[in-house]
Amino acid sequence: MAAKRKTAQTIRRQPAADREAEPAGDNLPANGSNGGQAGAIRRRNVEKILKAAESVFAKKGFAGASTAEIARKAGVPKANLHYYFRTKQDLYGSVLDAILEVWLDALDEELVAEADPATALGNYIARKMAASRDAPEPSRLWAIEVIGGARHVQPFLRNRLRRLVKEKSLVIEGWIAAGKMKPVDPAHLLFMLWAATQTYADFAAQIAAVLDRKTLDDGIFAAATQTITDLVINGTGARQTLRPVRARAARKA
Amino acid sequence: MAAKRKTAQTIRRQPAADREAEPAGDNLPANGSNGGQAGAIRRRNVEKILKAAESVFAKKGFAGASTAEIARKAGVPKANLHYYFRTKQDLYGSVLDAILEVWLDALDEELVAEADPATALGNYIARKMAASRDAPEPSRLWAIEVIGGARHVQPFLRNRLRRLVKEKSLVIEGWIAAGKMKPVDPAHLLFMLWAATQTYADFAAQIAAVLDRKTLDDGIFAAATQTITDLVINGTGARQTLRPVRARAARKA
DNA sequence: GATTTTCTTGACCAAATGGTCAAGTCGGGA
DNA sequence: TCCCGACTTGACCATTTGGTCAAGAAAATC
Repeated sequence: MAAKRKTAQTIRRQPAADREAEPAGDNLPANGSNGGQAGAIRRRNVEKILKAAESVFAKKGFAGASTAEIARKAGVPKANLHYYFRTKQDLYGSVLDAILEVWLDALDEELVAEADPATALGNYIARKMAASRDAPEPSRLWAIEVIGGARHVQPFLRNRLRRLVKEKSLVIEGWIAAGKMKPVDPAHLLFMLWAATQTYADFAAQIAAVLDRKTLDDGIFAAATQTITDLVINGTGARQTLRPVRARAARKA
Repeated sequence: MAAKRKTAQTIRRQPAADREAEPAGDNLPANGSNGGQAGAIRRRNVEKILKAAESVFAKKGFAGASTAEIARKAGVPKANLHYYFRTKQDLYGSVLDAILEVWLDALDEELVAEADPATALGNYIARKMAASRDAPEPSRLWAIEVIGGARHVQPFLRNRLRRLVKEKSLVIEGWIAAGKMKPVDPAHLLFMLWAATQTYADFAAQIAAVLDRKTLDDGIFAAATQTITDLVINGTGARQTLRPVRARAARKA
């Protein structure tokens, strides 16, 4: 699932915190000059390594992850990993870059002024919940990075994300002004939506333990989506169009 | 203000994952036999170390934290740290134990059957938000631990927390049955409350960056609390008693 | 004041870490 | 066939890691 990942490569990356804004244009390969398109082998290996890195970083954080473990998980010798990504920082940065892009999409595409709030919010929640179910690891890595101080993604937060939140706040305020929903603070509404949906990725272990499951199955995700949607729709008074809300029972199971 | 931390000491702790249930009675000092009460020096130093450890673990996670950094932050030589806590695991376990107790209190005390839902939910949200403001670090450590798979707190989750959630679900179902609020899945409602409130501790860096602040000030916390409360009260239809909801404006600021 | 116990700490150690390197293998174009 | 650049990898290295130790300084106990 997830999304098409851009053909990430390596770059001579500064401490990353310093980089300005836009999450890096296309990167340069670690060796050779090959500025153009990468060979098939390269692409395949980079992919393998990024995937493994995402998983390990998501579990241990930057400091806790070891390149050896990532290499092992990717099925390549450690030296090979360092052939594609000069440093651990580079690798971490590349993994984050791949995530950041995806992060914005759902928000950007669903919360548009033309839609009515109930539909837009419902679809957005559904999409974020699907992401928590199908690709929890990026969410976890994101969380670990932000909890740790967001040093590496500060520019992204301060620029693209801030801009997008402003933009979407206007959309929501438009809905409010049009009487389509009750007044709410748009930014805090967004924070709540992110929190409520991403918790099913980030805190999956806790939720599963409390609900006495080994993993979070589809039923739980359905119930959760329903609960959140109901609460937000009712809470914001965002009834408007039809949108056939299937009255799924949503018992605790 | 946080909570009274129990006079934590050290213990010859197994991998911690294996320990059963209840988060350890009182622990044994690392050296000597002193099973009884600890000397003042010991208590003071243990306190200093635990505090430093909480902060470092909360930023880097277990694997990423180094005992040297913790010792430096606590202002003691590393060897002294290891005098009080034999291993890093011990230290981590002790820090977690101190947090777990506090975790349950708010939930347990606010969501009682006698209260009416609007008051209870409002107070609970307020309390959790205050915790996110005044003591964000425990929340962050908790998050990192759970994201990493919750290996060390699995017993706590499976026993005490699960039990408490069941108990509180009954309270909420009671309210629903009494027509005091709309039907919701109680467990998922709780997950949402935790997510929405703790996000202001865990994701403070992101929220601050998006809102163009250096830190989250009281105004932001007030607006956030208001937004969440409104949403939950309206969303669950938990109007009942008076509860003079001061109609604070809650603009984005 | 003597003795025993608790505490303090610099020096030390084996293991793990991020990263390098040089000597290769491979595959495709001339 | 030869060549050349892309890829592979075991061996290696300096640094950091968690943890120990022994010898001494302070407290507590008598």
